Amino acid sequence: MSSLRDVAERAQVAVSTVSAALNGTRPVAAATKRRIEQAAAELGYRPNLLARGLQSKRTRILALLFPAPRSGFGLTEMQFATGAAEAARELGYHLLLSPEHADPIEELRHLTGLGLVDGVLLMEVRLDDERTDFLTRAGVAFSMIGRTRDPGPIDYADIDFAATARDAVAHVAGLGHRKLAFFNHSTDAYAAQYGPAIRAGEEFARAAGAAGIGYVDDFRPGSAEEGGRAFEALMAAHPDVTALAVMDDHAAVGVLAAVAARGWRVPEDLTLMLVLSSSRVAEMFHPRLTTLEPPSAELGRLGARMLIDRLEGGPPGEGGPQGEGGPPEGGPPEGGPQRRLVPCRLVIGDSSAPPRPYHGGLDPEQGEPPYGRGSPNDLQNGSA
Amino acid sequence: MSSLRDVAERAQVAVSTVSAALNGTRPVAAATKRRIEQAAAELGYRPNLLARGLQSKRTRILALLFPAPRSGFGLTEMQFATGAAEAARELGYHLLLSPEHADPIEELRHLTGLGLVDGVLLMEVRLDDERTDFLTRAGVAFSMIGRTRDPGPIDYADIDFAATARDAVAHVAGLGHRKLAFFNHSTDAYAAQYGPAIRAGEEFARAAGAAGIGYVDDFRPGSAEEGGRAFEALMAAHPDVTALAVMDDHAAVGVLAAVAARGWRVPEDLTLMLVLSSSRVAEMFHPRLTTLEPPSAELGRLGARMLIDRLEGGPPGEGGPQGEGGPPEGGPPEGGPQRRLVPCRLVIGDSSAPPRPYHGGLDPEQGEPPYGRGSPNDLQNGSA
DNA sequence: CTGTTAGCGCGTTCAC
DNA sequence: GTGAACGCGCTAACAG
Repeated sequence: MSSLRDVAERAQVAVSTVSAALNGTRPVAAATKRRIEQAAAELGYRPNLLARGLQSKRTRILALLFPAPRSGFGLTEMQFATGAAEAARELGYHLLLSPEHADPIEELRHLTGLGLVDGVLLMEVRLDDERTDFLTRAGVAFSMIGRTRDPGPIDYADIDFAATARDAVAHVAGLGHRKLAFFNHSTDAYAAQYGPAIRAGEEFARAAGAAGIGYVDDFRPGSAEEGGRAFEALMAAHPDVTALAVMDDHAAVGVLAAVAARGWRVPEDLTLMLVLSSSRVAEMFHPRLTTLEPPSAELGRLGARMLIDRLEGGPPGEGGPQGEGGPPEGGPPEGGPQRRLVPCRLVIGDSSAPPRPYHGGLDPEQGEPPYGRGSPNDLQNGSA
Repeated sequence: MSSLRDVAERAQVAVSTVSAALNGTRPVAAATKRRIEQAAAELGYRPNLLARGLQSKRTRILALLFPAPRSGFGLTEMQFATGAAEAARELGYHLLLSPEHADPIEELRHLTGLGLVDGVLLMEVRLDDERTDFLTRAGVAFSMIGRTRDPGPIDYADIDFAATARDAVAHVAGLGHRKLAFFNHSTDAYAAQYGPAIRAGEEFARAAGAAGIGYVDDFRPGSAEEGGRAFEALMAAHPDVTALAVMDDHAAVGVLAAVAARGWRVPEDLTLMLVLSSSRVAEMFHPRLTTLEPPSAELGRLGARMLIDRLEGGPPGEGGPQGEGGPPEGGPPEGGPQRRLVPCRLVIGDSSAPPRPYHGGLDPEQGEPPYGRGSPNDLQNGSA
């Protein structure tokens, strides 16, 4: 690879002049500049990022901390990565994919100590996330995809759960449903700290309340089997529920099976929708399920962009508070943290329809329930 | 961040001694070494990767070229990335996620010119892939996940399609099926050059022939609708087919619907299996589909490992043949390219069963076909 | 406007 | 065994 010096020799100037000409660091005579640019082009010169980074203390490399794929891991997580990588590239940065495993903190200490990355992008952020403490303490720039319970001054991009829940409720209410059930993720060790599960649960309840429709969220099936059982239990306890929103893909499989088992059909007897599942997943179902598709790639892009903004905005203090332990005082540079909330996209499938007219004492074995009267008129799409 | 010099001062030695002690480059007195190590630990010293890279010409950073998510993109591709990243980490390397977009070659030229990466990992390799030419010509070390038509001296890790097809055929033949159909990916611009589609197609035909069972592969549905139509066409032309292997997830959805539409059931009336789909996807179906799950993470790991092996093996000639155009003469360092083929894992779901005893003139509307006689005896698992 | 010099943090010659 | 000096490729300070 040709270096700056090669270009300098070829253009008959000093190295520093080449550097200046190429970076616009200081004025260079037009003629000289032209010669330099031509020489650089002829040699196919590319600045060496390492040398530049060593000097400038800025590598233009970001690290995305990538958790070990747990169950329920899918397209969404991948799209964080691709979105972030693309945004980074567009802004002249690179994205390092750093797998997390046993000890995230040790991992982080190692990674940030290498001087290789300018900032870190966190995903799968838990409500209480030790990684954020470490990073702020270490004075490392970072942003989050998702957010902790109290993000404080940290930049983040997350799903707008309130808007998402409103859209979902508006959708089913617009179809005429009067009572909605919500199956959240299973309450295992992880989900207990998993932001989306918590926030979606809260916001669905709130949205249903605001819309004045009935609401049930007593079930948390984490598998197909549990999904089926939960649906049966739901019908037993709340036979007037006609619409169901499900967080867990596999649970939805069980629901569909249970619906079929009692001779019912979707959407005639039940409006079923996925929450936070990509439309690619929703299409795997039969019928194609309505879903609230998370804006994963967009969140990845935003996360990267926010981080870069911060990096460019003001070089973070060298080192930052080490072990002092005090919470960072005085807001972040240039007017407060960036907080971006983006709603899911409602993708209407073939599993949404008006509720059947009557349900009360109908014998399930009677088979074919009557078709709804109203034609499935234009479906409302909330705050898109 | 503390540097080598800080450690040197603290340990009362020269920088070069510290370097030597930490890297084992040359003998250092035990006592001195101990002092140095302690000083380093106390300061939390981490070698600066950029400085080291600048000096040693080796960054220990690999780039994974990540194609723009096309349709049909999923878990598999993500697992290449996570697998590669993990393997890299274990071996002391880092993985850069480099999104590809319009002009892959220009992208590559840029990336490799920066001096940031030691080698490149290619995925989604096409039968004729211009990227390989560029890389060999540019003298950049690389390996492939997947492979070109003629890989030549290039290291690669790919699916063992022959073994995979044998396993699939053995599975259905073991159940008693006598005629198998295979639905390949749709023949669009991409798939036409898409290795897995081609190779799977070839090997299934070969395996069926070797096993002496009937075989049909005239259909290439790329969507649910096409899948349904293809299934109907298949049944019309080959009513004696009792087992079906499908490459495209969405097509399988259509098949399932078509099966249900004619009052048939899986697996009683049709054994259905997915080919090259993760079990997570197979579980989304009802019934849970049997699948040949691609060893994606493993391929990612292997790809990274091979690349690193090559990097460590022998430092590639500086620059390599530039524009000379001649094919590289004399095999690669240390005995031939590495070629790793790993078979898919057969994950048996609820869609596999013996064929129904008779099929010929049976009226589909007759409903419930008789159950197969033989119990689904132990399923064969070919060359696992 | 341009050239010279210094130094980023490290590994690697060399003398000692 | 150890230390001092040089250079990787680049940017930044100063001189001219």
